[in-house]
Amino acid sequence: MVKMTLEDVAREAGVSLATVDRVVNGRNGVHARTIERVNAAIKLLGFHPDQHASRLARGRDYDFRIILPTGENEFMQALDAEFRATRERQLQERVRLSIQYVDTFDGEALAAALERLPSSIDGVAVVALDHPAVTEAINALADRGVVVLTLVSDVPNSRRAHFVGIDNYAAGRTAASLIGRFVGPRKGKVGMIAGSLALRDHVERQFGFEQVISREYANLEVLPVREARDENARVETVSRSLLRDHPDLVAIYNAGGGQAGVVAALEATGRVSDVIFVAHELTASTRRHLVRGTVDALINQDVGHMARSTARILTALREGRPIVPGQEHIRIDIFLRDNMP
Amino acid sequence: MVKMTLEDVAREAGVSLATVDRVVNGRNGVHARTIERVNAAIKLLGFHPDQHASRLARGRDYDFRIILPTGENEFMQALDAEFRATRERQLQERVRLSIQYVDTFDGEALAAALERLPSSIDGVAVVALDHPAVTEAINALADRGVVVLTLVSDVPNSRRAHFVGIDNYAAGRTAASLIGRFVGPRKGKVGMIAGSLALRDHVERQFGFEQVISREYANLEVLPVREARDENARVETVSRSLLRDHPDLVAIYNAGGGQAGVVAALEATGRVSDVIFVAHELTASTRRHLVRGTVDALINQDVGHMARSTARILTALREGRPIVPGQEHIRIDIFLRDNMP
DNA sequence: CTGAAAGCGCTTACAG
DNA sequence: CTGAAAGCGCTTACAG
Repeated sequence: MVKMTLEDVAREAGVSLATVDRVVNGRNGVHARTIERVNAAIKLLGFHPDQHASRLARGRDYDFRIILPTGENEFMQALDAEFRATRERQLQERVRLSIQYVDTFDGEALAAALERLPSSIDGVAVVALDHPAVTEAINALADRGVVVLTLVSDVPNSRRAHFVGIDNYAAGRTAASLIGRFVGPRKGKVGMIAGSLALRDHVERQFGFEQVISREYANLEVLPVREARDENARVETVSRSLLRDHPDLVAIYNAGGGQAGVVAALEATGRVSDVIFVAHELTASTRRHLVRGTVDALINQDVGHMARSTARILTALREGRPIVPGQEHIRIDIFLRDNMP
Repeated sequence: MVKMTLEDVAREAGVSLATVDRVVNGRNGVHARTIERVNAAIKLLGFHPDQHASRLARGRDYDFRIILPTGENEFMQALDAEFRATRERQLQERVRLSIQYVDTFDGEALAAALERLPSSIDGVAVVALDHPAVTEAINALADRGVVVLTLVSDVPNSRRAHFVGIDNYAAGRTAASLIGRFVGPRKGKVGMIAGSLALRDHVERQFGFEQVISREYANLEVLPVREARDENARVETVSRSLLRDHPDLVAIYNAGGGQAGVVAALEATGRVSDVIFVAHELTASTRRHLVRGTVDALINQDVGHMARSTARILTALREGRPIVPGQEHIRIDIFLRDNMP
């Protein structure tokens, strides 16, 4: 299999290099008949464009913006760190990532940030609140030809090109199955804590969780979900009240952050060993609690994978190339003490 | 941050392009003083070489060989399919993968295949038996400057550059924890089936599995491991005898292939619901059994990830670039019915 | 709607 | 041990 170049295609089709380039990259201003002739030659010769030559010739780097929430959420900080690492590596690939921090919980502020993006931008990935102003801003960008990706929490009704994150509904179901299985035949109550029900991801987790418990584990009863804003102190307060009010509490699922709060409450009340605790996100601290057994299982979305995937998808879509679905699918990782990375 | 080129470095260091290239790529025949001057300029300017230009200029494609086992093992066929898909994509990246099939269980044959590799080859990834002749062949290649990767099953005492696969010891421990948790307080026997104890991966799984069960689940007793060559029929025979001989069998762990054999035995004896079954590898058929509940949990290594990772690692090491550990780590996936991809 | 030419930032012989 | 020049396979203005 000899490698074919644009040159070969041009010769075969009887046109110039520039024209073949136009056809290959779908630029307009080419006669339909010419397009056909070129495509025939491409097919005949089995031509595949050379990525490296193309990126080199283009000269300009791609300019992508990543919008992350302000605040001290441990998960978001881990994601931020991975984006920084990816940014350094992508510099050698002619891709420029710039990271911007916005109060994601404020729909108007987020929409304004999106609207203020320089017109030279090639694409943007955003941790988005599902809010009408945000949807509008995303659609406006998409209409301008900017590639828009949603990160972690989706805005499915917008014209974003892709969502980088897990199926949170399935994550909630997974948590439920783990708890159902680990609790075994015991009867009792299950407490669920979320960060905020304003973000779509936690709502979806709640929905999946309650569905599986109620449908498959008749011995368990899910208590009304409590919001705790991903803050350790609030999570601890909520956990303590759950433990106090329900002597028959057999499990806790914290779908948000602030896992240390649950741990503190479990330890203070001496109920570590009889209450199953399923948490989200592998961090230095959840890892430790998993090893000790305070956390029984962890559900994780790999922040490194998400950052790398975001960069790849932005670039591929910008270049009009297809993405590799299997490579970009963010898994719902289940970690027990034994299979942590 | 302006983008710096070799040209800029050459000017700053007062040498030619060719000399900077020599330093950047560690080619020899450069005076120590010159090397220092060039490195100083690189540091001063914050120069990063342009991957695309370099791959383009090199002209020649990389030529990598993938050696997979002959036979009809479903997992290996899935891996093969992923390598074929990766091969097509890599063509556009100036990387050529060729796939070769060898009887991996025959150490001498495998070693001979490795020795017969054309000298023009840039790297090889091999599903390797841990056998003295194989180790020798791997070391000979490594000494010749060929990048050698082991795939799926490692040969840790060889000079292979990297192992692409999971920590099988941890995978065995994970299976044990899942079974211990899912069985709950019931007392009983646990059957373990392996493909072959000649391959290192299954031995490691066995070791990890037995360790965790014996150390942490006093209510469970692991029966002597049975080999069944990853064949459905053999696996079914073994499973039937386990079920017949042990009315108190509470779980089965099949560390190898042939999962359909376990399913058939469980269904025939009507013990699907009281025997926990943990299996390996997500395939069309294990997926179905997981949904139905015959398989309680699946441990998986992502074949798509392995194929892509292999290509990336071969290329990076061949170019003397560092790999990104987080990206290349093959996870021990745990799949319940709820979090399958 | 189409083409000729310059150039992207490296590597590769070749010469000295 | 070092350098000058050609070339990798595209894209980008510019011209017509």
